Amino acid sequence: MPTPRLTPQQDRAWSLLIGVMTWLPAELDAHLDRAAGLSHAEYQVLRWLSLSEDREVHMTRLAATASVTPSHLSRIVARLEKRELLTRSNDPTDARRTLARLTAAGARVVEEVEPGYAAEVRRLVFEHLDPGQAEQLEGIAEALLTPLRSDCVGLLPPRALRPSDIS
Amino acid sequence: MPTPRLTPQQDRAWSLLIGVMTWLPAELDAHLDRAAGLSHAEYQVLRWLSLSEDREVHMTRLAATASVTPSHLSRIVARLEKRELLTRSNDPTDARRTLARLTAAGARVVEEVEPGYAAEVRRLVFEHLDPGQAEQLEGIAEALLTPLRSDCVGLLPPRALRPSDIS
DNA sequence: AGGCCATGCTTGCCGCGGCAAATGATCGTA
DNA sequence: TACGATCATTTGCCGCGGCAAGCATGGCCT
Repeated sequence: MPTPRLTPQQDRAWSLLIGVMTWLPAELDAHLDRAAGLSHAEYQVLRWLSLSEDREVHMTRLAATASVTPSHLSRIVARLEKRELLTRSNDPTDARRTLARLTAAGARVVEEVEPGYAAEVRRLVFEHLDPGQAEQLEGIAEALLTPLRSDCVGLLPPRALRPSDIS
Repeated sequence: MPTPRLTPQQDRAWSLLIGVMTWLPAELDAHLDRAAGLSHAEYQVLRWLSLSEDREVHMTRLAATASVTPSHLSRIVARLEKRELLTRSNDPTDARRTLARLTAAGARVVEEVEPGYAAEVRRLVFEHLDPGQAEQLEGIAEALLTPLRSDCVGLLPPRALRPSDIS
């Protein structure tokens, strides 16, 4: 058991981070609900589906990329299937798996929602950070998420080469 | 309408941040539930109460510091009152307000839980960051939270002077 | 083949927490 | 003082999502 308490600096950073983790998702949830009647988690599912080969992924992988638990994903997919934004089918190569596939209507919804969503992320996050901080944020988030969920970090697009990597 | 989409770097940073915002609170919730049968929000309420003058604060201010909505706080305080970890009374200076005050039992719970909680925050967050990143995190979190919730940033202990501020 | 554990997904149960309406108190103004 | 606007808090309603149990199916070993 090394240090017993947080340093004042850590304490302050942590308190601020709690605020961000509480209010930032709430804000995006509200935006997406207004824009398309979707929760943030539902939108993440649609978005990752739309980025996948053939717009089709099996549940486990989709859960990892969209940051939801398997049981949560199951309910999300059930809701979205009812709205005909995606369909479920069996994976022919492994009958245990379920494949989720985006429908044309689902793809349309993603296209319609995406610009406003990106604008919202910019307005709430990147407008307030200079380019250096944006890069720091990437490094910090990766450092925190990797030990927390080693499975999902590897599924993201790899870190791009940037000028600062060369020096 | 400036830039239409996120840059690849922003996109990756944002995806990682979503993961952190999803899984980090979940992990602490689970720890606190195991340790004391408390949710993370409930613990924040107790903790900020314990740091307040006379262990007594009115609801609005408590909601701001503990990062919960007023209605959420109302239910949290009702639960904690039932467990006799705090009491509610009327503010004599303004009858609209409710004062929450930590009981001796509540103070004991905070004392018991705090070291393990701090250890958990260190294990999940600060162990994975070098001192520079911890400081960057403070700056980034403050930059994001201030426009989001201008009211609560000011209630935190002020930013400490550090060597890097002098140079 | 048959037994056994691991894997993938779903579901019952239930508590948490958001929104908006309701209640009660205070303040500003005439 | 009387009245309307605002503030502080609570509550009804209801959907979301966690956990753990359930139910296939696949993989492995003998």
